[in-house]
Amino acid sequence: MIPSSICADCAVRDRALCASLSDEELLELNALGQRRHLSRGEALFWAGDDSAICANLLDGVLKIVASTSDGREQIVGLLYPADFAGQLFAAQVDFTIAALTDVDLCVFPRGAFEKVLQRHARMEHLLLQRTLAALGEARSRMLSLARKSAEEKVAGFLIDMTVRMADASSRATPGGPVTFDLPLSRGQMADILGLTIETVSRQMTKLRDAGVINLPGGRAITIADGPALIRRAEAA
Amino acid sequence: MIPSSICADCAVRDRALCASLSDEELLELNALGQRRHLSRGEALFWAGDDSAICANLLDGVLKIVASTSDGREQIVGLLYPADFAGQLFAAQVDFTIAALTDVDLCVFPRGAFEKVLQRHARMEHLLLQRTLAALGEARSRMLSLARKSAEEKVAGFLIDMTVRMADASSRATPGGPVTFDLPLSRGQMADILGLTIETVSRQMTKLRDAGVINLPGGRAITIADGPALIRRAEAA
DNA sequence: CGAATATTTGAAGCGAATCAATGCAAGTGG
DNA sequence: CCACTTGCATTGATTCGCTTCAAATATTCG
Repeated sequence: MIPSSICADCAVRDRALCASLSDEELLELNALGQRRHLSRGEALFWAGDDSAICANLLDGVLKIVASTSDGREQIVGLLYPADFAGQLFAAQVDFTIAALTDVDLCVFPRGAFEKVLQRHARMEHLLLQRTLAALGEARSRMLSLARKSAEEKVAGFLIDMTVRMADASSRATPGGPVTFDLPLSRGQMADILGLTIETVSRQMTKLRDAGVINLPGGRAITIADGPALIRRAEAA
Repeated sequence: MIPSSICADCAVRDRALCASLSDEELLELNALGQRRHLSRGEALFWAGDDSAICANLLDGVLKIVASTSDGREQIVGLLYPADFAGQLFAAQVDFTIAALTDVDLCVFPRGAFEKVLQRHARMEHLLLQRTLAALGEARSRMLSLARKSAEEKVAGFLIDMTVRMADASSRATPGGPVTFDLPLSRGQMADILGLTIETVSRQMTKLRDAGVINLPGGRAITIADGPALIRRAEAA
């Protein structure tokens, strides 16, 4: 076998939408997919572009960005490895998708991908479930954005990141202090939380001064008092 | 034929998810569905409840509500006739659904509905498309909630309502002054826009004083200067 | 009509944004 | 190796928009 088999060594073969397909069924997608790399900051496509492509995220983190005509921006979603990117069944895309880190993708022509979906109900079902999950998350974030204080937002975000990092490195020390590197800059955190860089920074400082977290330097953070962090994420 | 055929006279037969089914296929759902009425203010279910039922909305308006543990609330979605309500593939529901007006529903047991869905790919496909649309709308609202000023939010909301009312009554006078009754109280508008009642009221007054709208009394509103309203919905 | 509910209006306070430096680490080139 | 740039983060001072608290109308409905 010639290495036309890009799926064979795919890091997300059994977690992405492809997981719903057998090896034989996968051949079809294999022929369609194109590996592609984006450097930090590059966009996969811009809001308003024709909806020509979609993709599975293999590695890295993508942001989904909504913006006003005068340039204000809001990150409305993040995509992690095995997540699906793109807007199906639409002529144009409504949101910009760009790389927060260097990213590897498996890109498909949208039309062709939709046809594959049509023929594989199990894959469409999986996509439905993921879309429903994304909708629930979006709605939860609407509550945060609209009703929570800066402190609650930042604390909640740190908890989310802690959970995600714990999942990844599964260094399970429940309750105990955990240290990891935040994958996002203050500016990106602000874009997600609907705040400004300065406010995020001030809240981080406040949490440090309160002994809830430590900030050893760089992007590193230590959760010194998880329960206290949770309390602050839900404070009235 | 005995009137077991509740679908026969269904107002949303060809706009709801059911539109994807033939008359014969519909018999199955017909046997499953139960008509139900909710009075203004009543809940279909509460966040945290077991996800036991789902429903097609026949008439009226439902709100989807997210809330914090200390009682702050945010309306994260509205449902109109022919829309689908409920959380599939989940043990518990994450959001409260309640009636903004008196509503009529066609209620199904969730499990049974999912089985029907499984057997009818076209229906599942339609649900996927609707879910994708809802996700897009949720993300747009995230931008509004997080980044837009009170004036932009209120103006944008009034435009949305104008479009929706125009669709319904199709009294197409593009650009010309349009009058209709807002179906929502100031409080409900505030819950949707992430503002307080007072701020909504003040913005309405400001728009009236600027000659953009008229407020003849009660819930009535006249859009006196549509273009100006649009400008204010997008102002920097 | 009159009670209850919704809306408008006013005054004061607060939280986050904005404006403005300063600090800090990493890379670049002389 | 050090001066310099560049990008990111922190901190401070101030402003501004929205909320909060408090009445005073309107409106609806029994």
